[in-house]
Amino acid sequence: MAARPPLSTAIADRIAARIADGDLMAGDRLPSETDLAEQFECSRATVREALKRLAARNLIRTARGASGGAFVADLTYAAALDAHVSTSTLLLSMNAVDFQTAAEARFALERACADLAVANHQQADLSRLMAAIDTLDGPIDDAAFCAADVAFHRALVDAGRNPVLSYQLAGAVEAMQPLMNMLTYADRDRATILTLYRRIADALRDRDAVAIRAILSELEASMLMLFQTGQSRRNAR
Amino acid sequence: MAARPPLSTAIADRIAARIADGDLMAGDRLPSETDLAEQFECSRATVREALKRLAARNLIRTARGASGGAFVADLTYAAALDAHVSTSTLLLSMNAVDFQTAAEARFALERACADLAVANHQQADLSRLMAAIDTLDGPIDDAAFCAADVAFHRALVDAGRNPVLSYQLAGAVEAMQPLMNMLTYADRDRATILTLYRRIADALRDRDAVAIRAILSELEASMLMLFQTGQSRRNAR
DNA sequence: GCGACATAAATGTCAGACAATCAAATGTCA
DNA sequence: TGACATTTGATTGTCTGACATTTATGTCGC
Repeated sequence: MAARPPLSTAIADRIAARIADGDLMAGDRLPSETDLAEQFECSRATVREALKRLAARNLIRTARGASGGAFVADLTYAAALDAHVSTSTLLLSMNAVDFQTAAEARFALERACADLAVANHQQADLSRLMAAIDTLDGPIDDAAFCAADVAFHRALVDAGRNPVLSYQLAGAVEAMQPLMNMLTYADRDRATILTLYRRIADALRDRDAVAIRAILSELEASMLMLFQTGQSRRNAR
Repeated sequence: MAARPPLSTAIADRIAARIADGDLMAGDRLPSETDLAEQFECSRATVREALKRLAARNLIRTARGASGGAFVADLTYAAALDAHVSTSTLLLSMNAVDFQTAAEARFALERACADLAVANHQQADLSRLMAAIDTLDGPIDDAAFCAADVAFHRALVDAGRNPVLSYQLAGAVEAMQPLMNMLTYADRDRATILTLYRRIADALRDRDAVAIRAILSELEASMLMLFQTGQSRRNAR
């Protein structure tokens, strides 16, 4: 026999279903814990455990005090992105995804938004790209280089001006940062990458999607080589 | 002054940090609730609320009985995908993403994996595609049609043979199913879609990535028109 | 009118108890 | 000895009742 699942998870699922169905809308207030306990015929402690599960999933937020209580959360892109990134990061680290697979996925996704970026980008997007390039060109350590690198790629993704695409892609790109952080960049490598980035910015300005895709593929090859030489050096040590 | 955040969230965060840092590895067992309560100098109820939060995030799983307890979860692609899909679905519904934006993102992502699918697909992938097409060709209702539709797209994505890409894309595709479910398919529409799907399968077999991308763009245009005619019919009613 | 204070409602935390579950140790019998 | 039943200990799940903390709101005195 399957072990009976805990009551608290069942309650959490029932409330979550009501939220997903639109039965409870964002901003709505749930009944108080005492009322819910009565409604579900269980103790307040059990209801609380259910509510904590929902809070952890960003489905509700709670406030203390009079006119406090549990409210259906107004899920923002930022909050969802946080959750997506943390889950993805953990997934990649736990399943020991190798660098090549991650890079392959990442650049495939980025090439996907080249068309949209070319079609929809605005001046602000180009400015963000250039700002990231300027940062990368300065005297910064590897961690800062990676962070600016992520900023560059996010700017490129956001240039597509499609929030759904940005959300999905930004999650993927940021989740892979720990893997990218394993790289160390020699001065010559940085110069190579920067050249490619400048060419991407130029191609975007010229609205040349084919070129962007090609440069991204070049970039992927460079990163892969960078990783492999770094690894062989580590092994030889 | 900023209100002091609840103690239980602080404890949850501390444990989560230890997991993320690799301090606690997958499969490791956490101390018992009683021990943790002693360690964090709080009551067992507070520890429990913290653990429930972690469980909701798929970071730990708990088991009752002797040699039970809380274990660091071995996060699987399936579990992460579940979380990704449910968050994304909620995000799209709450933020009232319009059909066009969602479709644009979805097809851009799918076009991204055309190259990989062409390069890496195996016979099993083609079989799955054909099986989905056969299902779609049968006498099924709109909901089943949508489900089979998702199966087709997942098969296409999985043909890239890159688990990271599949995870990201499958999450995006499935999250958009509720939006796609708003469509109703007349017989003629189904025939149009099926024709395009068959062409995609053929192009994959012929390893023609350019063709796949083109057909996907055709498909996007068809879906968009389908949606718009449906909407104008609804408005005229 | 306005600030200080009491009130009420809600979540957050605590303590202790009991129930349910499960694995391993232990006992029993052929 | 070996297979099967039983006990036992550890652990999570749930309940109960209480108190602490936070916050909006009303009330009193001025």
